[in-house]
Amino acid sequence: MIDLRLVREQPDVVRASQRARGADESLVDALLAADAARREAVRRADDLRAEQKAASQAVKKASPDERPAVLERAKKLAAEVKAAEEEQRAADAALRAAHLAVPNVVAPEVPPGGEDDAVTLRTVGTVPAYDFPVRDHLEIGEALGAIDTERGAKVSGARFYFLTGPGALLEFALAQLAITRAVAAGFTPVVAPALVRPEAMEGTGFLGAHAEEVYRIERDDLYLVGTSEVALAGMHAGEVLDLAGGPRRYAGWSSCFRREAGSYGKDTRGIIRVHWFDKVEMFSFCTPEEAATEHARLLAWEEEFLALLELPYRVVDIAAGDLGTSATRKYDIEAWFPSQGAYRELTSTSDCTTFQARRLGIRYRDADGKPQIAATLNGTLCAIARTIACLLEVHQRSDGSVHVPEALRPWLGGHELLTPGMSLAAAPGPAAA
RNA sequence: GGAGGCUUCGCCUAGUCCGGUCUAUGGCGCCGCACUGCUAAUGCGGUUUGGGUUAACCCCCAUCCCGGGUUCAAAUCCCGGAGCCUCCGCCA
Repeated sequence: MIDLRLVREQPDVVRASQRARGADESLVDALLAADAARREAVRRADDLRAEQKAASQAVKKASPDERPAVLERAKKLAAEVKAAEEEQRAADAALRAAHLAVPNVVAPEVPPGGEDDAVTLRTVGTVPAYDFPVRDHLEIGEALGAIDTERGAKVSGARFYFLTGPGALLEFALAQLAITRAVAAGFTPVVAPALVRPEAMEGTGFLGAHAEEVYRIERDDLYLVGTSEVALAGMHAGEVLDLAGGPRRYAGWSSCFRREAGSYGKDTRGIIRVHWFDKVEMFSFCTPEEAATEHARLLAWEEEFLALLELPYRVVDIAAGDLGTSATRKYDIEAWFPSQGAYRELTSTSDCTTFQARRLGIRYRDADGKPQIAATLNGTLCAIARTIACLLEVHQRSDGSVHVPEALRPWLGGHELLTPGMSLAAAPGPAAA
């Protein structure tokens, strides 16, 4: 939810933001109208309640003679209050609906345009040249005994997979490296629930435009999260946080589930787009003043991680029309996939300013001790399945083996290469962890 | 899955049986002032969170886990739900 004061005081800013997103500008005026209507309804109900309270007191003090008349008046007022409260409830609901319909205000620096208008901020690393026909990650993974999508489909359906042998080890190696780096950077590591209640899903904005993407367990009224962001944001819902010492940072590990409705036919091969994967997600709570700086830090930590994996990538500044509902600004990191000859999204970091926190009631105390709405930010540290796919492709060799980045070796038995048919036992020598 | 207990304004707590100055008591913490030849003790005052109104102060409304209901009137009575705790059952 955006700040209603901003809508009242600078509606043009919000209208401009809607234009930039390619969203409906009239929603802003609808919101203003709903806001005014609600305030009117509140005033009426408040005034009536005050009158009724006095009348109710009078009942008690009335002499036996006066009592019937006074009681009659109190009853009449009670009925009026009930009607006024009904109207207020309707006005509240209308305002909420209008409020939820408006996405976060786009930061002024965000590039204009839609999906194809992201601006590349920088390209890092060299795209490797291969003097042999490159294989895609599935072909490599199958040869290594690392990925099995056929049996994944047998057991669970399309877009499911098994990670086996070196693939399973890679999963843990990436998770370990990500969590280790996050802890070194001061994050609190968290293992978060993957099933959440509707309020958490709603509060983080995933039941709006993305509702079709979400798995729901109807029988228990729970949702499977598409990212641990949901649980991490919900973790402090309704709390007043102490942010005097700077941002509060969590690195959450969880499985993530996505229905991938509407992506039929896209990335059907391999494990780039799947219904389930595990992910280490960074999440920050901070003051609104710190948010933009924090966003840059999250991006820096993402870049540092890709550097450790020795993956070439580029950083793109997502255009206004392609921003998520909650984001004021978003950077994606796209890594090179040789089999596709293209950069594909590997991580994403969004600055949600106060948009999520307002809905979830996450606050902090300012210098005057007054509660204020906090800002929230999120960023992928490592989406494991897709990262494995990228690693296998980029680091492939002509003989079907795969180079292991040094940073991952401590968790891969010290091996410098993954080779078809290899033993997974630790490599001999001092390199072994 | 079954039975019982609990949830009060930062923390602890009185109040709930038997509805009405509950405008919610007290302690701790915190803030201010006073006093004292030291930032200790003491005394006095303040201290929930939202919303409405306002230039601001004031004032008004709501808020005793949440949502309904009964009533002129609900922290208090009734129904539903959530969370926590204890016990039984089942279980990785």
